[in-house]
Amino acid sequence: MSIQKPKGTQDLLPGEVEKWQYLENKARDLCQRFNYKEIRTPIFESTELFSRGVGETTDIVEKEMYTFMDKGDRSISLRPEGTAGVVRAYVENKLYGVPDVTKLYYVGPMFRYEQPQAGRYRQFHQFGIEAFGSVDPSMDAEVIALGYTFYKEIGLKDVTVEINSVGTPSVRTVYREKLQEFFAPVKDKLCKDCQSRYDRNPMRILDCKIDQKYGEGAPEILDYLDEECSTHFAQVKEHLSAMEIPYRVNPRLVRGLDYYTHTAFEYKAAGIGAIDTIGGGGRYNGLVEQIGGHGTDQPGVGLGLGLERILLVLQAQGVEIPKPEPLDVYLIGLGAAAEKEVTKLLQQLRIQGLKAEKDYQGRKMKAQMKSADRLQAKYVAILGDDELARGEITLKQMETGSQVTVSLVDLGSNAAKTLFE
RNA sequence: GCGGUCGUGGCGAAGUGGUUAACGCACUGGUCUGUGGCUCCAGCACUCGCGGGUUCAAGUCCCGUCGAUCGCCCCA
Repeated sequence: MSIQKPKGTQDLLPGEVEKWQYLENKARDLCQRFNYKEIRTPIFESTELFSRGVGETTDIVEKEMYTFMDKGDRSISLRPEGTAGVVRAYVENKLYGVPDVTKLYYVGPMFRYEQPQAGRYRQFHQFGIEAFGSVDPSMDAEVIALGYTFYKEIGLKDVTVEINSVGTPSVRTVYREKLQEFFAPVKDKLCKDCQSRYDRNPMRILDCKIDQKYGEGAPEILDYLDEECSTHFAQVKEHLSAMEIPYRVNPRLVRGLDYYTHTAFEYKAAGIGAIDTIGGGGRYNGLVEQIGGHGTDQPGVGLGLGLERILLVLQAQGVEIPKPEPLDVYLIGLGAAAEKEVTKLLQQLRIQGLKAEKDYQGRKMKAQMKSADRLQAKYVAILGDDELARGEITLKQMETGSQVTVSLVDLGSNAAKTLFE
């Protein structure tokens, strides 16, 4: 084996890539209906964007980024998630100056240096949206609804939506102390990961699989929300209900990125081994100002969905993805003169919008027929010297096996009519 | 970063230290001198991820390494 692809990456070959195109087309169509516009930002950004945006102490920034110095001594990182770059572009292009909300979407690769496993790659792909300029709870609900609708429309079954409110930074400070108080007596009994979480992020102890028993009866953040937070959360839920989006409140839901405020949510589905999260997001009211500085302050809410994970769950659920259209015509030319005529005809058919192919390996007729069969061609058009002399071509309908001869000129000038009538 | 399992032709998959590396699919050709999907026949790996070691002898044992996979952490 000579050179292999880097660990945790994939080659998407024909046969597989059609599934990706299908998902991407669905995403684009959906975004158009929800009035989200596409944005394409760089795959690499200043490292500082992510440390400032995603959060210095998150796992993503601490140990999962692909960071390197470029030739100009700038610290660069491959984007580990989509929001930071979109926020940067929003600020840099002064989109906060427009009167309406700004609704954006993106589809593209993200990079995290992690140990690969089922549904986890070092280069993976996300479809995400971001909505700036609204604190309205209906905005949160719309974002959640868009993700849910996407799953529905591609045929995913049994997707659950979990939501929570993580409040504001000041709410979290208070709650964090309460949690530490609660866990203090059993701190020594917690697993070693949780002992470090105790100081860094005690909320994470709550969803630890090992220490569940110590988490029983722990204070819940929803009980510590202030007036504004709980009102917002209640209204988000009302809007979700109005849209008939089923959801489950999970007061222990915590996300791995520091920028979330108020609403946080995840989509879950079984089928990828140990992993069940197929997408997530939330509101991030302080993030734009944090990245853009004074005068840029705008609220935001967004989501990111993992395409690899969606594909895995689709496969696990046996959901069929529509296959691309088969070949309309396979052209066979026998003899030098006929082959030249076939080249001409092929171009004419393709220009008319038909999906047409021929042999390029000088193979015998039988081999070409097999090839046409493999390509699932609807018709095979056979041109030999005798047909050529008469200005005709033999058309064989592969499914029925029936043949007719038609005029070369007719096929070349109006193929669709000649073939399908 | 840590642990389990695995790594044989384009794909799937036998091979439990010893002669020419099964088999299935796919592919190519013939059976059918201008016609596919069926049948039958023939062909198709100086070589078993890579490197080193043990042995008279290794795809088979040992070590290392790379990768895949599953899991821990965390997440998409």
